[in-house]
Amino acid sequence: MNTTTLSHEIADTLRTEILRQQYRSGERLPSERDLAARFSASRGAVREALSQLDQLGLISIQPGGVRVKPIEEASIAILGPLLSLSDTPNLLLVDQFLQTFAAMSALNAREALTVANTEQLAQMRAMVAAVHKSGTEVAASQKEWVEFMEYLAEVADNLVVRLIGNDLKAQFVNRMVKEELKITLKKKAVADVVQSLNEGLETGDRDIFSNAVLHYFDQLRAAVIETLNQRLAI
Amino acid sequence: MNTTTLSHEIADTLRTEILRQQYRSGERLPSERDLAARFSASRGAVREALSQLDQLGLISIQPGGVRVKPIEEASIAILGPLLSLSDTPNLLLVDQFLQTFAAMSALNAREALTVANTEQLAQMRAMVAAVHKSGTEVAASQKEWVEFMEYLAEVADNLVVRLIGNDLKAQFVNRMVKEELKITLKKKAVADVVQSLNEGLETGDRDIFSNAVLHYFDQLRAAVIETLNQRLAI
DNA sequence: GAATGAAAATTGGTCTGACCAGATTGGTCG
DNA sequence: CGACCAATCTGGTCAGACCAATTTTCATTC
Repeated sequence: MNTTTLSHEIADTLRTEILRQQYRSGERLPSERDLAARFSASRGAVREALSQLDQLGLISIQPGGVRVKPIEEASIAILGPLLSLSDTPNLLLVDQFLQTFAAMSALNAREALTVANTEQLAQMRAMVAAVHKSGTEVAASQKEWVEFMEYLAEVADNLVVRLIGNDLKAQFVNRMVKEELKITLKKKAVADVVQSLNEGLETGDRDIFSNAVLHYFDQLRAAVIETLNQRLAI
Repeated sequence: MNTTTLSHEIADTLRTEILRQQYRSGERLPSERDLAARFSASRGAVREALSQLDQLGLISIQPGGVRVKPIEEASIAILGPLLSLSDTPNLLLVDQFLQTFAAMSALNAREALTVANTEQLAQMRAMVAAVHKSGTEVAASQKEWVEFMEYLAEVADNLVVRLIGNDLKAQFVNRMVKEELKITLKKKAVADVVQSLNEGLETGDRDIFSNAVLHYFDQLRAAVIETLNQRLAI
């Protein structure tokens, strides 16, 4: 997908303006003819751009004019651009992303433990061991944690969660990579998480297993927020 | 939004064909000129339709042809149409929808209990009482449960979860309303859930509170699946 | 001044035909 | 068989035209 087409540029610009609340919900955008003049483009290119925004749930196109819809009706595909509106990421939104990843991962953990066969359980144990060995530096242990979470997703095999996770992750990582954060988790906390994961695996207790995943994300969230806060204090 | 525009009809048709795997991932769709001939439409209308599908993550448009992308890269906006592919809803997908609603609601419950003020806690107690009084027939108690879950969402105020929930709910309800299901939950199970909700509210224990929400959805899922299975057995 | 209805203007919906840039395919040659 | 080139095909975009639906303006009445 070549994102430099004119229609995409127009759509991106209008999306940013809408997310910046330059237009209120219910208000009309400039007409297609005016937008075409503004962007020195054909009406066709503008219409394609508006089709994209319509699919994002940001606008409602009807004869008489294009109207902006309430943000609550938008697709999750606007969350990455929302996070990218400012030079520094919105702390609350970052936290909400991570909370949602946590909930999705906990659901995968719960379901994976429910359906896993003997071989898959053994694989999970091996991955928890690898995660344990990888330490508390997020950058260094990222690979192992990501692999573990992705294996849970694969075993759980929930398409709804997969689509949500893929979409949110792509948007979040795309934005947060620019921050080059150095995150360190507390050694004891990670050890507790790993212990709970192992306990869940041994006892087959889905609550323990999924709560361990939640606690891992609690630690990650706290560390990310703290690091970003230190950035702001500078 | 007038969904009867030609470009939407074309997009809907192509989306269905893609979801039915008439085209494999990586394969090219017919050319815009061929599609225009097939749909007796202008190339402009076809291009608008393809812009919509591109935004859905279903296709990748580039010079040389439009290619189908792997389903895992698609937006959650394809889940409703996926559920609507057959006369009877796919049981697994229905279960996955409900699992995801459960996870989102549990997250809202957890977070709401964390941030709620005195007045909001009192409102939650009143709503749990209303839910208790409304009985075990899902159709009759739906209003109270929905209001309760929406209040949790409002208190938690997680935009990411809100957008996911709104999108999935619209698609799911739009499809399932056609089934006109009669769902009844077990009286004891509902009473247990309500008791746990109250316990969570009194003790401030977020695990108990959110697990109660999960258990409610467990019951709902089991009942929905059972009812749909009885449909299939006929 | 407010309400109503009709006419005019504006807006989206779609078409046709043209041209350009990039990708694909098929043929030829070593 | 592999490399190269030309022809063809495909998407990207444009301008101008016309029709259907909505909004705005204006005139009339109370």
